[in-house]
Amino acid sequence: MIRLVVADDHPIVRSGLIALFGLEDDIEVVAEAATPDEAVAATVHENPDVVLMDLQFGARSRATGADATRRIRALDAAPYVLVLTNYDSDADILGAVEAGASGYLLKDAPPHELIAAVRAAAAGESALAPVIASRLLSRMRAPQASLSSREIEVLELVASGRSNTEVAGDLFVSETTVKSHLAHIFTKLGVSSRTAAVSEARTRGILR
Amino acid sequence: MIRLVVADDHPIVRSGLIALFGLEDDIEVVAEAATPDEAVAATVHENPDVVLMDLQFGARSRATGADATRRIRALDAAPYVLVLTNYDSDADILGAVEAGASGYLLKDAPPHELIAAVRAAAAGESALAPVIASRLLSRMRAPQASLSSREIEVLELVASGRSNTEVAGDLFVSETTVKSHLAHIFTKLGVSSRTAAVSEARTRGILR
DNA sequence: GGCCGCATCGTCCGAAAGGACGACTCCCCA
DNA sequence: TGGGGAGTCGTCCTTTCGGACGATGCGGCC
Repeated sequence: MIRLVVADDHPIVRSGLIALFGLEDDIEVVAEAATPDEAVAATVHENPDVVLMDLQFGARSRATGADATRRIRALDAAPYVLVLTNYDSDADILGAVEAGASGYLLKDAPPHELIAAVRAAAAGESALAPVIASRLLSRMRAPQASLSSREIEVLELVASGRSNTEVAGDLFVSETTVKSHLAHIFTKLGVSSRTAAVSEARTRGILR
Repeated sequence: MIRLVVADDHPIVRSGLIALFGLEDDIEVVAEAATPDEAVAATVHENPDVVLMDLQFGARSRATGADATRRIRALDAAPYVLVLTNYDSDADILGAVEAGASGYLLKDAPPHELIAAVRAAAAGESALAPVIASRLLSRMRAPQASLSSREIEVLELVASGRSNTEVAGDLFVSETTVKSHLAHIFTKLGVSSRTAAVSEARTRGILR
C-alpha cells in the first residue's frame, strides 16, 4: 500500500486528487495539506511514501512549494516528492528538481499518468511528463544565465512599469546602480532594452 | 434536485468538483465536459439547471469558455451558467458577464462558497465572489478606454521587446506613426512609458 | 454637410534609457 | 590568499523615447 500526502491550496484540486486515488487499491491518501507548512508537518506525522506537491501556493507566496519540497527531502527517511503544477516554466521545473523532486507533472495530465507517476515515485523511479523531459534537455544544452535575486527584484519593478529613478527610490539605491543591474540583466538575457528583458524573462519563467 | 453540468479541461478538477457536489443531497452532477463543445452538447442533451464552466480551456484555445457560455445562454430554456476560473483579470470577468454568466467564481474559493453559488444560480440569483464584485464596480466607475485593433497590434510588438523603428518596419509604417499610436495608447491606459503600458495592458487582460 | 475617431506622416526638443569605461566593498570558494 | 561574482556608485556620451505641436485622408454617424 502506497501512503500518499496531497498538498495543494485549492480545495477542489485536493478533493479531486483524493477521489482519483480513492479508486486505486494500492494507494491511500493519508493526509492533505493546504499550505507548504502543513505539507511538511503532515509528512513528519504520517511518514508517507510519496508527497504530491503543488508549486504555486496561496497566489501571493510563490515558489514556496519548492521550499516545502526542500524541507521534506531534508528529513530522515524522506519520502519521494512529486511536483504537480499548472505551468511548465523553465525556472519552476529547474527549481523543483533542485529542491529534490523526483517527478514533475502538469495538472492537465490524464489521471492514469498521475497514478503511474505516483507508483513510479514510490518505487524510487523518476517520472517526468514528456513535455517536461524535453524541456529539461533543451535547458541542459543551452546553458542559461540565471539572474541574481537582486537583479530579479529590479526586473520585477521594471516589469511593473517603473522608471530607473523610481526603481532606485524603491530600493534605496542610486540610479546608477539600477542601470548597472539592468546592464547585467541585458547581457545575461541577451537583449538590449528593458521591455525586451521583461518579455524574455517572462518566456523563461523568471517573471510571471 | 439541482441538475448540474461540470465543464473543465482538467480531469482532476472535474473529479474534485464531482466529489464535492456528491456530498450534497440537493445537487446532482448529470454530465461532465472536457471541452467547450462537449459542454454545449451535454447541456443540450441533459438540459441541466446550472452549468459550471471553466474559462481557460485546453491551454492554447483561450476564451472559448466564454464562447460556450454564449452558445448555452442562446439555447431555449437555457440553464444558468456559473463561470469558474483561476484568474481574476478584468477582461475575463467582463467577457464572462457579457456572455451571459450569472456568476463568476475563483478556483481557490472555499467549497461552501461554490456550493452556495450553485444553489443561488439555480434559484436565478447572481452570485459573484466578493473580489470580483468590487472589481466590476470599479470597472464601471472608470469607464475604460478600449484600444483599437491597430493599437493592440503595436502594443503586442512593443510587449515582445521591439523598438519603435522595429515595430515600424514590421508594420510597414513610419516610426512617427508608431510613436503616434503609442502616445494614444499611453493616454488611454493612463501611463507614460512603453513598459508601464505593457504592464497595465496585462493586468487589464488586453495582453496575455 | 459637418463632426469625430482612426490611421498615417512630419518636426522640434527635452528627458529617459543604454553603452562604455572605471572603482570600491563584501563574501564565497578554490 | 587570491580570484571572481555580486552589489554599490560615478562620469561621459549616444541613442531612443516621449511630449507637443500640426497636418492629411478616410470612414461612420447624426
